Amino acid sequence: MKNKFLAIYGDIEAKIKSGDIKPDTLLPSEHELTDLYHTSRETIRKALHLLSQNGYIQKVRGKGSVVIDINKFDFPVSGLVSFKELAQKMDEPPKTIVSKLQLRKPDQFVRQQLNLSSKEHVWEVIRVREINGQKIILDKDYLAQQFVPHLTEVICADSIYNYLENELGLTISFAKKEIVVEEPTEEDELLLDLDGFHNVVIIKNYVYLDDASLFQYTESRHRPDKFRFVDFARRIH
Amino acid sequence: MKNKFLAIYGDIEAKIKSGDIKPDTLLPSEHELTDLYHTSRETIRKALHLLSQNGYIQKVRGKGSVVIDINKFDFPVSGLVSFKELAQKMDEPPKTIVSKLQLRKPDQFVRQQLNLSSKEHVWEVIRVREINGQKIILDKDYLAQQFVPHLTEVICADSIYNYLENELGLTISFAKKEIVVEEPTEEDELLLDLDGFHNVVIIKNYVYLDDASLFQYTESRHRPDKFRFVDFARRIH
DNA sequence: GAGTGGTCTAGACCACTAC
DNA sequence: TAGTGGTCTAGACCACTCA
Repeated sequence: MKNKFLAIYGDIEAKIKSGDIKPDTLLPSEHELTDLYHTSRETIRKALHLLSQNGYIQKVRGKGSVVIDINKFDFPVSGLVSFKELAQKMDEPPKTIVSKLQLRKPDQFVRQQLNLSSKEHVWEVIRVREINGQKIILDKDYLAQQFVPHLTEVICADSIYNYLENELGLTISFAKKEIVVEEPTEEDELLLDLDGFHNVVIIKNYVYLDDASLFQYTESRHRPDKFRFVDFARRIH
Repeated sequence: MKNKFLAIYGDIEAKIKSGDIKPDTLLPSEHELTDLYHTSRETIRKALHLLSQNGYIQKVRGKGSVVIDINKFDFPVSGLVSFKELAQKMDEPPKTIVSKLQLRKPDQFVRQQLNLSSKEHVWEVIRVREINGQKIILDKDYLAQQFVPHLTEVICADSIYNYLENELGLTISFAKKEIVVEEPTEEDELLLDLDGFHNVVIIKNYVYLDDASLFQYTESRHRPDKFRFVDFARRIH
């Protein structure tokens, strides 16, 4: 890590995670940390700001920075959670089945979601995620071709994100998410083991790149019993 | 507003919202803004950082700050969303029915959620939310008595948050949220108009005060067709 | 009153983009 | 090469908490 404030953030994060710094105690003061890390106070404050944003500490004016009890929660991987990250917590290795992969003209819905003209093409990828032998998640991805010229079944069976970030050098910056519950479509019934469930949980994702361009729309359709979402919301004053 | 950076944030936010600054264009550079607002660059950067965090702009190194198209989304009230905020967007005035209000000893589950000893008491509040004549949400709140000495039916029928923040002077700082889908309990069936639905969406909220103390646990149980959650996730690099 | 975090400044150097 | 945002510094003053 070349950034000083990130290094300090990582150092303190590790100490909190390992229990080296106990929950409900105070961190050393910003002034002390300034000396400890041989840096300026603003740099310390940047690191503490990050810790606060990610739910590790809560800063209290006039008192100090309180360490929050992290073990009370199954802590989320903040930000986007991909299927791969999810699956790593499972006992059995998960399986991805690529059900459809084609380059096509966007229909009106997708065109609208991605701000495209009708001339531009999109990749449509439909994948089924199987965990412990059960088909539980249906992922429908739409990627603007202008950003992703080629796509193969092998890439889709592994991780599209990996390919985008490591091979194409695209950097995903942020996503806007919407979660709703609907009745299953025929497609859901066909491709998933719905097992008698009458609803699916749909996570709609609008994914942006580093340069603020919107390039992907994703729907992740989950069987309700296997769905779980964790969020950390800081109130705006 | 006495904070300079908040004033600048508000000013730019207003210009974006009103369309005064167009989506997909660049903000003036940090240097120009420094002159415009007669301040230092770090102060400008604080304001821009906030705008970026709240999804208004995306900063691109070497280029500038891109204004994001806000109208593509039904923009969330970032942070906690209370029933009152939700209901303001409905056509018909909603109704709250206080189904239970009592001061009791916490059972093991609540004790654990709120880090309480068995001696301390909690307020248990159960409320049904009715929209357009249909009972759609069941809210179960547990508040530690040490923070909230008194509570009446009138307060609960209005807004508990209002009372806490305006009357008691408590400041809610942040919440950790978990969303799951489960089968309805007998209580759900009894109190809600489930209308044949086989699932309820449960939002579990752990609410913290300004001084990092955990004081409230809330379950908000929604009929699935009326549930909607919007999130804005920034990726951590 | 001593110590804490919150805000603000004026300047420096660096990494990246665009031309 | 000029202009952009990203990092870092050393200092100042303020608002708040706690003994």
